[in-house]
Amino acid sequence: MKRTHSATEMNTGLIGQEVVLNGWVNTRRDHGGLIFIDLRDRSGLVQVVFSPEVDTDAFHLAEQVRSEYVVAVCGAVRERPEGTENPNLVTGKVEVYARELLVLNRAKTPPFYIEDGIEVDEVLRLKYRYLDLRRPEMKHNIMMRHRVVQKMRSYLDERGFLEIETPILTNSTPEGARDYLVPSRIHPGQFYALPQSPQTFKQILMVAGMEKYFQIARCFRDEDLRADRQPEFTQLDMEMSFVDEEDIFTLVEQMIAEIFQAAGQQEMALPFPRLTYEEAMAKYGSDKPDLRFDLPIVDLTEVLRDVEFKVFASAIAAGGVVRAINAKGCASFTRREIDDLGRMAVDNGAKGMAWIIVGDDELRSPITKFLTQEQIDGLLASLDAKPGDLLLFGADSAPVVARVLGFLRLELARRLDLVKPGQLKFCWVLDFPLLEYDEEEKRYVAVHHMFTAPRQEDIPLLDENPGLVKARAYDMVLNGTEIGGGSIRIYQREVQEKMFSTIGMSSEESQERFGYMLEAFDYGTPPHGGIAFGIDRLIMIMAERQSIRDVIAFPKTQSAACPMTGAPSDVKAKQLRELSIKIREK
RNA sequence: GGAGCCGUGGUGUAGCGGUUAACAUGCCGGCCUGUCACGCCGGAGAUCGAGGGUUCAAAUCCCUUCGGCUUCGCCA
Repeated sequence: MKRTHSATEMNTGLIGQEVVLNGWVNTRRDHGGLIFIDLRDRSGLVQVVFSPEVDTDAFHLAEQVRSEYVVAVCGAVRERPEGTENPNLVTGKVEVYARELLVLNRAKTPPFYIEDGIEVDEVLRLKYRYLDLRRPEMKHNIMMRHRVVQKMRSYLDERGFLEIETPILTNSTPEGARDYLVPSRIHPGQFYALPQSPQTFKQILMVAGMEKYFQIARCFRDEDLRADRQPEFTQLDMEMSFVDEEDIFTLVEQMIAEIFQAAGQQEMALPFPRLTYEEAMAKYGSDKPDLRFDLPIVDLTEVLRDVEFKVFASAIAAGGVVRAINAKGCASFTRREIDDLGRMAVDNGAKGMAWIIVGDDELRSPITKFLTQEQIDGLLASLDAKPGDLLLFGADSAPVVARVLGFLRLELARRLDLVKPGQLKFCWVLDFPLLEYDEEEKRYVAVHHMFTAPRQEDIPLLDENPGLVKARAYDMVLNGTEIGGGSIRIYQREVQEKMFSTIGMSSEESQERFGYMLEAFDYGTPPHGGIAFGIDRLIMIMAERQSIRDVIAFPKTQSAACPMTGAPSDVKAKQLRELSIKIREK
């Protein structure tokens, strides 16, 4: 009873033909004298009919069959009788009249329904992930993921990229996320680290003359989990020699377009719009702006330069900014709703939130009495305020205002339901600062990473004012999620050493950690750069899911555990001894 | 490390000081030859995440704890 077809191959073209199907019993409908079984395989469903008029043995066996039994069915494909077609099934015009039934395996009743849209405790789904993955929507996600990865491989292969694997057992890196460590048995007391990314290896591959590299790379970061963060995740990692930013943008925009097309989405307009980091922060309050809706943040610092209102005046005097969002048509918000937004603003670091309701012929606001008519006219004009609008203000340092208004912008979009399903809004964010000052560590730290090249003209600034140096880094943002990021790299030893020292790394330490890399740079290193895409996040958006767990076959819970295997778990004392590891009492 | 929400038959929910712990679905049995969320009849199934406390009485109130999800910190 080897299968001859998959379920969804059943169509009117096969009418009259004998077929053998293998699969699972999705549902059984027993009418006493006639039994219907929806047979499911990876492709989908087809209805199988058991009638005593066709075969009594098969019919009686079908009475015994239950959900999720694995069966083989042999029978003829027939057109369904007039009026019994099912338009909800691709195979709804036909059915298979079973002549023979073989139960390949029985099955216990599953703990949840094998169907879409179930609302079950996710732990249960993860514990029985093999059942969860039988559900069409999960199967769809996994299959889409496969198609996307295959497309990435073929696209890059066609353009001369080499797929090269890099070590999983490697060195711990300073900076960045917490490492997952692996104890060395052979070197007691020493540890490997799992890679947070293949960064240094891919650069070394450029020194090695590979010119174009990619890898579907697993990355590991031991940090707290979120809906879009898992301790291990997958990146499409790429690196190229002799390229600049434009080469990379062109290459990956085209790739993204083809990937989305392969997944059945609409064609997209290329090239993607570009924003500088500063623009993104000022206008959208985020370095990963969601461009599916407008709601821009408008700067009013100049309009209100001489304002008397103390809250605004002191913010401006301290070198800060006053900015606002026009919540179009939100004048009808209740006082309670506005206070609610104000509370959220405070939660995000604001000292308060001023507002103006634009009425038909008057303004309602606790602050207008502190403003001159000229200032009011100015801000209304800047915000394009019309009767029915609600204006929300932030006044503080630029970063605080960006954070607060950026949050309010997203919250307003949620409340106003501005995001329509299926929209895809890409953009590049460019000109990130290379370094930022870390108050805790009392030193500069790399915004991207320490191998990112500064803009050539900014190199002198590394000494004078490191905070002003711009990086040759870029992020690709889709619908408010960072899906990829990369940079042109440092490829000269002196610049790299300068970078190390600027972030406070002693030459001893940089020699110890990255001596091999500095040495490699001495042996003819081409200029190079690259980018990496978060495949899980990308697929999550493509599949319109709220969590990357839904596009990973075997994800972890928020406490980084696997309910199916029970990982992580205790190990035998012998294993610990071999590793020279002793578990400390709490 | 912090905050919020959740935990009641297999599953999803209701009940929120005294109930034979309810409903739906699933499951089991019976009937049924055109269903596809098949239908009809009957039945089994939970001591309410765990531990402690308050009370004459706790699923219900309090404390602790475990687990899950969301989120801040964190994630170059």
